[in-house]
Amino acid sequence: MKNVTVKKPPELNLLIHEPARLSIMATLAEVVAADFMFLAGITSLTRGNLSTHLNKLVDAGYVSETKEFVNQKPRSEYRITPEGRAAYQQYLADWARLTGRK
Amino acid sequence: MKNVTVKKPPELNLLIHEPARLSIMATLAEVVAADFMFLAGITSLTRGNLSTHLNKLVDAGYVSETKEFVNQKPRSEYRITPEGRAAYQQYLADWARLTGRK
DNA sequence: CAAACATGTTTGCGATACAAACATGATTCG
DNA sequence: CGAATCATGTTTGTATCGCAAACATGTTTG
Repeated sequence: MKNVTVKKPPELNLLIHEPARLSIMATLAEVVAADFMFLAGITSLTRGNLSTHLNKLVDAGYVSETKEFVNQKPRSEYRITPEGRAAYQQYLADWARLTGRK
Repeated sequence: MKNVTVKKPPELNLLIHEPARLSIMATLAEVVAADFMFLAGITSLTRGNLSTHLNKLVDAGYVSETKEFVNQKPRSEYRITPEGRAAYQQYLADWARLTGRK
């Protein structure tokens, strides 16, 4: 079998490319941690959609989640994982290449 | 009625954000014109999907299309329109802002 | 004239994002 | 005390959309 090198354009990681999640990842890449309501404010997402998008990122291993109670109220905190950061940076590079902004 | 200024994050133009179309727009932004098959090669899209995506961009007024016959064969040529270029540059700016790459 | 080539278009389906409804517990009000 | 409100998320229903595959149309070739 020949090793044919097909020059394919880098595909964008769709999990990150989606605007809502891109916004989340961009935020988490810049802070140590963020809680749910903070992210809701930053991203302008409804709680419902923020919840779903966050869960997808958690499932993918890009974001870690810790739930605790503060003042008897639930509080979820999110952080980007090393894999998440790597995937995010790869995405940035792929996007730049795709748009010619090498 | 009060003029409340809500600081909303810039929404990404989804027509352009979609990877296939982003690839098309990035290409058309750099060349004078491109025909169908050239774009198919550049973007690695199937002809079917390239056709649909191009038509969406044409419908939006971002791309212009001219069809002619060359050597008895159909040949479609595409160019970015001024509105298309403006929308593309706006998209680039919004994306940069969203990802913190101001 | 049948088969293959060239250039696109149309269609059917599976995935997904979003808004709206729901859940749960604490706090406040009448 | 019982009802309403707040705080923090989760679940669901629907409508859209991207993709692969099938189709269309005409040309060249054997």
